[in-house]
Amino acid sequence: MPIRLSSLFLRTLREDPADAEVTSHKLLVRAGYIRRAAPGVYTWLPLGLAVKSKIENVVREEMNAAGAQEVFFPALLPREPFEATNRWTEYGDNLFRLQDRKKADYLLAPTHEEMFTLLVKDLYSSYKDLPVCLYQIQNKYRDEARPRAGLLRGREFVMKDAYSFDLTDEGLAASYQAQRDAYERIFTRLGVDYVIVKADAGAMGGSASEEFLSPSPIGEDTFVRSPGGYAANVEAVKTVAPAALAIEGQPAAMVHPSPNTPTIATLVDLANASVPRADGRQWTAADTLKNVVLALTSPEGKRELVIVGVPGDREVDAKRAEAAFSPNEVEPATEADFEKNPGLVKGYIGPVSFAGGSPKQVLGLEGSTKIRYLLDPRVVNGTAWITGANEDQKHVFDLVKGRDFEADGIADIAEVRAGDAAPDGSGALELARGIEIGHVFQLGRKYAEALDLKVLDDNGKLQVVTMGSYGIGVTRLVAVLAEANNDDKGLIWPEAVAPADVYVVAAGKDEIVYETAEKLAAEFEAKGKTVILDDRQKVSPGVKFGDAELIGVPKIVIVGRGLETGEVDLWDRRSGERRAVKVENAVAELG
RNA sequence: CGGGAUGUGGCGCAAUUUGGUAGCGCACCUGUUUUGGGUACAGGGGGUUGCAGGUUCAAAUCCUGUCAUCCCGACCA
Repeated sequence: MPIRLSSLFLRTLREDPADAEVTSHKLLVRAGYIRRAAPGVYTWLPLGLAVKSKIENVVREEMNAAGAQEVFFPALLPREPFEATNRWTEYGDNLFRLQDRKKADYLLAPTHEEMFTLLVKDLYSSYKDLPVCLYQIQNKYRDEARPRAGLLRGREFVMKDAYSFDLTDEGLAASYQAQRDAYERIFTRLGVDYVIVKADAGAMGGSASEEFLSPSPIGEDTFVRSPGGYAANVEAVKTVAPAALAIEGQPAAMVHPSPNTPTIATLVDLANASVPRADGRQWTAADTLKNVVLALTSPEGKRELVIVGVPGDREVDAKRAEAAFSPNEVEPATEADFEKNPGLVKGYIGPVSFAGGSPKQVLGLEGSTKIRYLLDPRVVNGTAWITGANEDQKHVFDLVKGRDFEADGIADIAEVRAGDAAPDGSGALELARGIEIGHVFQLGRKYAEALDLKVLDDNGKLQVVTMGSYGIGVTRLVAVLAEANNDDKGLIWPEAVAPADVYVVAAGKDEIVYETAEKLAAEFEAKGKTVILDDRQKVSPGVKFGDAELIGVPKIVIVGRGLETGEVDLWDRRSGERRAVKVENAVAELG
């Protein structure tokens, strides 16, 4: 039976909802696909459910084809498994927690690694059972600090999460590749534009991780890509270090007074005005070395300062810093931190002090402050810098790395900029925004160890299983597809996810119009097509056309005045093109 | 958590500055009309103005508190 608009539970809206900002959110609400139930929580109406189901089925088919088996866990979970992996605590405020009548702790699952691991442990105990890959399509719950953009970032959302279990690292790599391949097929079938970027493994541990991002200006993730095909999350970009320079022949380090230089720009101006370079060119911000004091807080709550020297023309990127110092929390040092470390002269911090005649290393575990000192990868041996002299209103010029100062290591946390070189030599990077729609991850043995998932190998010895986890944001894909496929009239779904294959509009008041539309709908269905039929009798054609465009089924058939010559119009929603065909040919013509 | 904005029938908004007992459009109901681009006309139902206090003869409007939502940032396998 076709979906009849005369009885479909649907009310389209002429105006944008006031609480919606992004296009996909506005259109999905206006066209009657979803309704807001609570912040970041949405009700699915019949049309929305149809689209969501289509996506789920594509995902399901490709998962099954890749050899994964579907299961279904509860969303309501007990506390214990999450206690074993410490995530009851680690997840913090993002976890929805609740208690039963006996005051026992429960949670609404934000993800299911623990449960899958325990399930395999529950049933399997031999290497002969492996590899195995399980998945589910299920609601997830995360109490986001700020849900936004409708379905794009909800507090309840549907995710396909899959988990692979292997005995060996090679097995894991194969399982990972199989899932990655399946993802490419899924997104291609759905008609989603995507790029695969290297991701930082972060707190999840493990060795390999890639994200599937759908490029979009409203995306929350920044990534970089090069003409040669390199793509990575900003967090994962490795800076290309230049070759070391010769130390011999460099000018000697000299301390100069530098009053009234609160910013890098004022410092550069002063340098050009008072200290000409030996090679004749002008000083630039890239010649300065900015020493940024950061405070790291470990998961146990221990606070430690670290100083990172970065070229003065770049800021520290907070996300890269978080990734580099994970699992520590990173924040700029506070006034209190400076008070506790009088050796740091704010605004004039540098690796070396010249006070008292002979130069003396200040920063670093070997320096007088004993504060760990790390350098940007660009600060290689032989490079010369203007940097703080550890005295008020004094900077030192031509301080050469490898000659005048050393550091404890490298910290690659400076911002990545458009034009920077790709790590693999594939050209200059450009920055772009994307929406994360999938993530594949070699977890390794972290969860298996925490939850004691072991199997006997062929020598009868217990081995810890190695795991991968693979996620696709199903409901987020609905929003991504809506965001990428619309015009000022409404949605334009790709065929694979449209709520129906064909949308038949009965435009007219004569009985023959409705009879013919019904007949056509039946013929489409006999061919295996799903049909939405606008059979509303007292609604004017303009309203029907408007709703057809808003709802966005790509193939529309108009049954109306053309009947006088035995014709109906085939209307391509995407191109806007209409073409008259004989009624009896309509089904065949639409393919 | 920091910054900003907003809470008035189902939806979008006005009335708040200058207190006088709530209005418009859409949607909904009835009738007539219209049927290839959101027809026209007439009639109608629906709101303790987020909540709680306070000021006042009188509060959507002024004061205090509180809650909620949205946006930006922080945060976020």
